[in-house]
Amino acid sequence: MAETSPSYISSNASAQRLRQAGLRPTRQRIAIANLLLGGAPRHISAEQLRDELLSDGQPMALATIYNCLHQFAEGGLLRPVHHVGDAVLYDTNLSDHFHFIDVETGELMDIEPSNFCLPELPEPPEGYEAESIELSVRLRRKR
Amino acid sequence: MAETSPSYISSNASAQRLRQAGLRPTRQRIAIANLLLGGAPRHISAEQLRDELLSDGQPMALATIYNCLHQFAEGGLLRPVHHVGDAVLYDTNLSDHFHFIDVETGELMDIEPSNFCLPELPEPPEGYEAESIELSVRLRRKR
DNA sequence: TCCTAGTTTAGAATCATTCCAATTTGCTTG
DNA sequence: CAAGCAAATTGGAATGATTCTAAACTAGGA
Repeated sequence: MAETSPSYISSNASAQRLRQAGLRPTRQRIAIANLLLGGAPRHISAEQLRDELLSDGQPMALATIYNCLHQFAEGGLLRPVHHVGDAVLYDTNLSDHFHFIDVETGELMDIEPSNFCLPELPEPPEGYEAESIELSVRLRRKR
Repeated sequence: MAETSPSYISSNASAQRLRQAGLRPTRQRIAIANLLLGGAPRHISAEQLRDELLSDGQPMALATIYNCLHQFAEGGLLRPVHHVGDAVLYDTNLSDHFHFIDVETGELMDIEPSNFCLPELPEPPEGYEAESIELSVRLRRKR
């Protein structure tokens, strides 16, 4: 065979995006990229992702999943959302937007950016620079 | 003695505020109220609070501290701040305001409300009501 | 083909928080 | 004032998300 790389490292879109983000396109990272990038916007936790990878025939160590999620976030492929229950969620929607949170279930819902626009924020304190902004409206079911 | 209640349950300010919030003024809750309410605004975690209570000569079970913090928050005496590292912090500043967060240290800094005012938010989804809003600007040290 | 730095892995470890069942206590009533 | 009960407190065990660790693997260049 003239193959010099494993077959799953094709010149496909996922491998490209990984490389652009400065990440070596490994089997695991490609599997995650395929699952999360370019699909419909969603919010996913490490555990959920593990389940999906499993039923996708790509079982993977949780540590790897955490590593990848961090690296994806670092590389701007995903956006971490804190504020929620215990677990951090990762948002595949990279555009500027904020969230409603159901405090009972921890479920996230996007606030449509067309419905809401943040005014200019004050300067960060001396010596700091802003990395990101998180705004969430905590919701409770009416009764 | 004509005392009908333990001496620490005086008609002091802390006991009053607790009662107003619908909380029985127990020794533990009064100790916490004395430490947190009415002083300078601050952000405190359960662990920090335990340490302070300890050096204040009021050692207390961690479970009690968590219970009290929840009840204080429920009663509007403290404001929980999520978004930060792992631990929830409780803010003694009850006025409308938001936070800068040093993502390295988890340290919170108030955004002066005079410097920033939130526009009206969109309606919550059908069947929900807004409970609170949290906005935080995540900061990183410049270099 | 070989080498090496970068990755992945299973499982142990950590840390904040909650749960539990037993004990204690504030308060109301007799 | 004594008794009783619901509400609180307690230490310790349990949970759950996440990180750490040290060993095994692999992508990609020489």
